[in-house]
Amino acid sequence: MPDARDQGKLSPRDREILKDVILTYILNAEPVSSRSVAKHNFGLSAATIRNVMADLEEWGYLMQPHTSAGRVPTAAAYHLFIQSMMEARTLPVRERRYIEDNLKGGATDADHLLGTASHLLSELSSHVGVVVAPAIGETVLKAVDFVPIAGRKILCVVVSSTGFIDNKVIETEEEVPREELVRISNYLTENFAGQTLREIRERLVRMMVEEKEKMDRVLARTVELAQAGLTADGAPGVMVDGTSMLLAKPELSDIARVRRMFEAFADKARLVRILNRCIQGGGVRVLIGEDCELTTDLEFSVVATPYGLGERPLGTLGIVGPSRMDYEKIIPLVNFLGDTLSRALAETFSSDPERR
Amino acid sequence: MPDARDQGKLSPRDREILKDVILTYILNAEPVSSRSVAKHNFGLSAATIRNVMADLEEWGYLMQPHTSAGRVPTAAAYHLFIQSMMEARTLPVRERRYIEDNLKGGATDADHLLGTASHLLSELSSHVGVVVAPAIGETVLKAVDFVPIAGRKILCVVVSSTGFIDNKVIETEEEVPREELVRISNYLTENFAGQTLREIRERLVRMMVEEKEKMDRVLARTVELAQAGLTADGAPGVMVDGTSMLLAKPELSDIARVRRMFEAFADKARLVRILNRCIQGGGVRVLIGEDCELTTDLEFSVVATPYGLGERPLGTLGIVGPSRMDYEKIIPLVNFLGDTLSRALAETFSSDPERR
DNA sequence: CGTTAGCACTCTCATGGGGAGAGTGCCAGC
DNA sequence: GCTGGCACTCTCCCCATGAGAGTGCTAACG
Repeated sequence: MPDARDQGKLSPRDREILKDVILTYILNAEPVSSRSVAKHNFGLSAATIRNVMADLEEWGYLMQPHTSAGRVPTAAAYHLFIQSMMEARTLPVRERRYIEDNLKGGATDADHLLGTASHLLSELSSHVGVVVAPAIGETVLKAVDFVPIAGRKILCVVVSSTGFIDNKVIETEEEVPREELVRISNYLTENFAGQTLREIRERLVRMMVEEKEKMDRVLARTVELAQAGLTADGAPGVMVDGTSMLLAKPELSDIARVRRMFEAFADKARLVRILNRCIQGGGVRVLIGEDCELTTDLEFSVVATPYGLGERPLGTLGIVGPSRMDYEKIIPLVNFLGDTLSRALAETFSSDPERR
Repeated sequence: MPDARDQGKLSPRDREILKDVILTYILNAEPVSSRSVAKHNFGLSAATIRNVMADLEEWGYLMQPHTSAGRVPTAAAYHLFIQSMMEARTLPVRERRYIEDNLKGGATDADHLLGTASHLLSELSSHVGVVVAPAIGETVLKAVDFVPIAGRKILCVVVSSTGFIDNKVIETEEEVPREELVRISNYLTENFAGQTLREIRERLVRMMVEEKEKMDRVLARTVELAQAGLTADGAPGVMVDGTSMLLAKPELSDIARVRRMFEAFADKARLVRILNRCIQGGGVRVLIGEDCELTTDLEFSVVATPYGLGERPLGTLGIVGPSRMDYEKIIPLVNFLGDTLSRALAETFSSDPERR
C-alpha cells in the first residue's frame, strides 16, 4: 500500500488538482467528477484529470463512494490541504468588529462572555460552536464574599481574576454573625487573592494540620468557611451552541445520523476530552477522522484553540462540524476568537490600579 | 356540520370505543383499525365497531389519514379523553422519591433547582421538559451584597427569598471604599427585604424625586448602586431539556419535521408565551392543537402548570411532546413536579428564624 | 512519453407498473 | 341492532426499465 504521507509523490499539478477537488467538494457536498475539475483547470482534458485522480486515490487522498461516482477527499487530503495548500482568508473587518463589540462588553461576568463566544462561533461559521470553561480549580482568586441568607445558610461568592463568578450555598455548624462574615471575607480576600483555588485548598489543608492547636475560634471558623466555599468541585462547564444549524447541511439528511450527532453532543464529558486535546501547542489545531467517534463515525472535524492568559491556558474553544467545512475561513475565525476572548478575559477587571 | 362538543351524542358504548382507539393509538402511533378495537372490545364484531367509528369521525373525534386506513384521534378526542375518560395513574412511589430526593437537595440556588426540574420532567416523561423561570422583577428580595472587584467595578449579588441568585457587574462614577459598600449592603438589605424588585425600583425612583435635595453623599451613592444593581432587566429564562429524546419517536422520522421542531424550541420568547397561557387556574392545563404553531403544525401538546408560593405564581413548568402522549401518567407527573418544586422553593431558605 | 478522444462498462436514481395487504363501506340476512 | 361477506380503495414494497453521470481502458496523436 502506498504511503499517503509521502508528499514527494505529489507533483505541483497533482496538488493543484487535489486542491480543486477539495474546494469544490467543500462547496457542493457532492462527489467531484473529473469533468468538473477539467473545466476549472485550464488546458487539461477530463481524461488526463482522471488519470491523476486515480493516482490520488491510490495515494490515499481521494475515495469513491462507489465505482463510477465522482471522488471525495479523505481525512489525509484535508490535513494536507490545511497544512500546505490552503490560503487562510483574513476575517472581514465587519466580522472582526462584530466579535469585538460583542466580546468586549466590559462589565459582565466571564461565564456570560463564554456563552457569547460560543454563540459567535456558531453564528459566524454556521457550524456548532463549543467553549470549554476553565477547570474551576485553576482559576485565580480575586475576591471572596459571604452573604448571610437564612439561619446557618450562607451564600459564598467567589470572583476569579478573569471574571468568573461562582455562587455556592453552604451551611455552617452554627450561625455566624454578619460582622464576622465581613471580617472573614476581607481576611480571605486579602490573604489568598492571586492564587488558584487549588493552591488555596492545599494551603488550607496544611494550615489545619500544622496549626490546629494554635487556631482561635475565629480562625477555625474562617478555615471552615473557606474549605466549604472555595472547594473546586464539579466538571468544567461546556457551552454548545448551534446544533440545530447542522440540520440544514446535506450530510445530515437522514435521521439516524442526526440522532448519532445529538448523542455525540450530549456526552459533554467526552466533548471536553476531545476539545482539550487541542490544548497543547498554543495555536489552532484541527482534528479530522482521528480516533474519536465524533470525527470518524460522523465524519466531523474539530477546529479548536486554547484561550487564556499568556502562557497559562484556561480552556478551549472551537468549532465542530462536517469535515467538509470552509477551513480557509474557519481557522482564522477560531484563531481570532481565541485571541479576542483571551484579551477580553484579561481586561475584564484590569482597570484595577494594582491591588491584587 | 355536527358539533364535536355535543357529548350528549356519545353513548357509553361510543365512549368506550373512542377510549380504546385513543389508548391504542397512544401506544402504537399507528392508525387504529376496527378489527383491533373489536379484539379488545368484548363481544362486538369489527363491522359494528366500524359503524361506531364512522359516527365518531362524523362527530369530529376521529379522522383518517387516507380512505381505508385506520383512524386517528383528533384534538377534540384528546380533550374529551383528558376531561372525562382518563384515569390518572398515581405516580409510582419510586418516581416520587426520585423527584423529591433530587429536588429537595436543600442547599443550592434556585436556578439549579429549575434546571433539575426540567431534567426530571424530561427524564421521567421521555418528552421535552420545559421550565420558565420567574420574571426577575417579581422575585422578593432577601439580601443584597456588593463586592468590590477592581477599581470602579463592583459585583452586585441579589438573593431572592425563593433562592434565586443574580449576579451583576456594575461600574460606579467613582471608587467606593470597601467599608462603605458593606454599610450600603446592610442598609439595603434591612430596608428593602421582603419587597419585589419591581416595588423596590419604584420606591427608589420616588425617593430620588421627592428627597433629592435632602440626600447626603452616602445616601445618593446608595441609591445609585441600588438602581444599577436591582434593576430587573432581561427576559425570563427558560430551561428546555430532552429535545433529543423526541428524535426517537416515530412521528419525527422525517427531517423536515425535526427541523421545524428545533426551530419551534429555539424561539424561547414564544415558548414562554405558550407556557404562560397555563398560568391561570392553578392546576395542570393541557393545550392541544390550539392556535399556536407548536401544537397545530407539529401536532404537539403542552401539559403545564404554574409553580410558586401559595397564591402567587412564580413561573410555569411542563412537558411538550407529540399529542400522542401518555396523559394518564404525564398529567400526574407535571402536577407532582409543580407541587414539589413549589415546596422546595418555599423551603429553600425557610430555616430563617423570621427575619424577612 | 504525456495527452487526448472515444467507447464500453458500471452504478445510481427516478419512474412506473404490478401485486399483496390492510382496512373500509355497504348491503343483505339474521 | 348486529354481523358476515364482498367489492373497493389506498398504501407500500418490489422489480424492471431506462436515462444519466462518471469511470477505466485503449488506441491514436503530437
